[in-house]
Amino acid sequence: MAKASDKRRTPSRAATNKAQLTRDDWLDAAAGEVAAGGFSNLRVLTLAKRLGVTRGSFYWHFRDHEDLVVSFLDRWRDRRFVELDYMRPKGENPEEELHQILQILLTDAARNIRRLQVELAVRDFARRNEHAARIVDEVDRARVEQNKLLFRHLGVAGDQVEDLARLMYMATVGSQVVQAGRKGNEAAVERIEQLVARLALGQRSE
Amino acid sequence: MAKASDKRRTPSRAATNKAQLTRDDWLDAAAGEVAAGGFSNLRVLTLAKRLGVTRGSFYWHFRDHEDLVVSFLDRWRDRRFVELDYMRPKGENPEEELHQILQILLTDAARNIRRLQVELAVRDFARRNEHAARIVDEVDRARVEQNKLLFRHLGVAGDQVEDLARLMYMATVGSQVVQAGRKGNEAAVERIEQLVARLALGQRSE
DNA sequence: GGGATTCCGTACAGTAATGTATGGGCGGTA
DNA sequence: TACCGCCCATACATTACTGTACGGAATCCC
Repeated sequence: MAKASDKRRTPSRAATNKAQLTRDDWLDAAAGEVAAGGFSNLRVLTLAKRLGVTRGSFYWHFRDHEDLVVSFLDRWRDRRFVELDYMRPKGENPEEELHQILQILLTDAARNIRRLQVELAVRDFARRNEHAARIVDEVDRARVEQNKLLFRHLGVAGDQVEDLARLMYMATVGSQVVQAGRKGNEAAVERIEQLVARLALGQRSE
Repeated sequence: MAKASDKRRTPSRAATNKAQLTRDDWLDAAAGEVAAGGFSNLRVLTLAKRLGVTRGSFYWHFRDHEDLVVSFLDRWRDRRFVELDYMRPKGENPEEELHQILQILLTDAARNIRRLQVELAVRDFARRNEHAARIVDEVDRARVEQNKLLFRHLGVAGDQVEDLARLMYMATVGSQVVQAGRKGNEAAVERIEQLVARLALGQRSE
């Protein structure tokens, strides 16, 4: 039991013995709110309650609400790029790499609900925010380029690479959008993946 | 010039000689707000200003804010269904019908920005609203069924119809999501359309 | 032409969210 | 140990939005 004189400590944070909050802590909490209700649901008071502090802490770590949003978007973009770099196709086993990419983009999205929800929220926010729009555009382009590289490794005819990569990316994004929140269509997603794989492997130049 | 004694008329609506507002007028105005900023941007005062009235009018036509949202979603679903019924494939010229569907879903979406923005907003809202989720699900299923019917008319092998229809629908949705707000990729969309057409026509059973 | 109904304006209360000013505890540091 | 900077609490002012109560003008209906 704590001593009675403990009331000299900051009372509201008595339960959480976590030392001090960092900027990333706030951004992590923001991810939860964004995933749940989009950027319009990103309120300072809610984050503060979740973190067990008051808004005074927020306005020390961030200049204002917009600062939080911009930082969140920038961090999201950076993470998507290191994620792309991590699974950059090396061309040693292209069929397996295609399977892995489709697995991550489709099947895995069903389990990584949080990540999917955040991406959809960022995408939606990009329709009315210039900064978000530029970031989403960068990520989209990079992903399509990655797909093109993969298809080149697979031996797809040169004039088909661009179209095929875009088609596959659009299909994966569309699948994420449509599937978001639904349940029980993992089997359908699996079949879509196999169809895309057959389509890609059937479009080789040789 | 109007007589000076005209000030006895309701002054705020002096400019607009439009008689009286109907429920659909409010829903039309709501579509603009939803397209611009999503459902979180759907505020009563903004609609009233746009329509040149006060909020008193709104609370006569609608019970509350939720009533507006539900009515908006229901009307959206109804319109999507009559739209589907209008361009239901008859099977007389399936190739042309495929072209038309892809044209409407892809190319035409670039011009019908308003309709596209509303659909994306409804889709985003469906992630946190049960009613919207059910409506979007109904529309998605109906559209995939329509695609299946078209592919059957095209002579696609029976076990490929489901997968192909879903792939095409996901690709169109994904294209709308990615393309929303961008400009200058009509050419890319056109090539995607041709690729889907080739893919579909190449998967016939015969 | 008088009452009832329709449609909208006005005024009020209440809530929620942001931003700012200010102070205070706590740890590092000379 | 006394000071200073980091981190957070508190209090206040402001704005935006919702919902409701009430009244009033216009029109319909007999």
